[in-house]
Amino acid sequence: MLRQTAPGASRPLRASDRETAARPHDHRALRLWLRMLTCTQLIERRIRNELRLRFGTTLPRFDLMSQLERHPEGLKMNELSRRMMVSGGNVTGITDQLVKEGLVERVPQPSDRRAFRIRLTRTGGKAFAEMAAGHETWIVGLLSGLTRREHQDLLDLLAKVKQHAMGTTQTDD
Amino acid sequence: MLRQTAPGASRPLRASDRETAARPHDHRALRLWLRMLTCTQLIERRIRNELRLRFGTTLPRFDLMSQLERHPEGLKMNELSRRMMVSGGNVTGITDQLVKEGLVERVPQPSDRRAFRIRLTRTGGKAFAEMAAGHETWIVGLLSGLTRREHQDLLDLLAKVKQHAMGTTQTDD
DNA sequence: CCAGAATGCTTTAAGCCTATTCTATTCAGA
DNA sequence: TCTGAATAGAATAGGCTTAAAGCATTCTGG
Repeated sequence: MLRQTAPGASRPLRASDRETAARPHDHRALRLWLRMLTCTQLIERRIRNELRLRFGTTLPRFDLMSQLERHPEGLKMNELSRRMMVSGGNVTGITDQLVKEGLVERVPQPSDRRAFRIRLTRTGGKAFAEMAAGHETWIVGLLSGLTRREHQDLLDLLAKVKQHAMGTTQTDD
Repeated sequence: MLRQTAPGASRPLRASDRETAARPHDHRALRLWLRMLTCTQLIERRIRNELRLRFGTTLPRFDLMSQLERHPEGLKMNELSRRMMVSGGNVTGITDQLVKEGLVERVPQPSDRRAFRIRLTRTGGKAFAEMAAGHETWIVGLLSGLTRREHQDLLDLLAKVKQHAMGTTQTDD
């Protein structure tokens, strides 16, 4: 099922992406946003490709398992939804798949019969450990164009972006 | 059809997002990536919501029209695909919709009967101008937590990320 | 106790997106 | 000229995602 070379992975990315069309008089913020989007998509695309080619999985599946790995006691559906920043219905679908594949289990909650905890199975834990190693390697490689100092600066600047965006998102409607 | 408040827009975003679970020993690059992803999703979600609520459209539709607005002579399908960083089949679908709505037109190319140019119609141009104004306002607002100096620093750092990620994406398979 | 509100999760319908395959056309070389 | 490769775009199948609506359970205040 796995192919050695993926069209998306090897297609050269030239200088005419979304951002390139930005004109000199475009507002600085707009250019910044386009660049953020391009960077994220570039990295995300690569991760999706690798996960698919090497492990036959997808980013959302990996993301869900990643959350569970950090919480061995399990997480409720709505907690997963919030942490993954996706809708509840979406989590239901992804969880269904992982349960079917035996990577994850729904544990009933006697205290609240509407809810249950989602947990990695032993099989799921092992599978995730393998994938996580690859994942981190890819990320480190993709971001290795920056020095340690620049990593920190970028982290700090994005912290400000995040804080401000979170603030305005909930209040300003 | 438009509701005054969207569930997604008003749902408070608390401190337990994807990134929060990152542990101290997680690699710096990994934390940086998670934060990039969170920031982008935060802003993108807001833009999608606004486009839907105020203009009844979607981000990909807006994105396609935005490319055309910058190229009044029109763009071929594969050019749109490359600039938007999405697959060709995807562009076909979005273009079909916009054509049906009269916002965009396919102009045959006598020189190559396989291809044509996609152009904004007059109606499309007017519609886009309205949306673009709102779009820029939202972006400027969302990024207004940073000073002009910080905007520039962030832009520079992301330029390095972009360049490095583009480089490795095509070679390292 | 009990009715109505709130909560946890699922379902549904519709749109986005990709990889892959297909068709029509153009190009390149014998 | 003619044939095979390359290119432009469309069609298809499958997965992700959302908003909205639905179902069951729990909570709350009278």
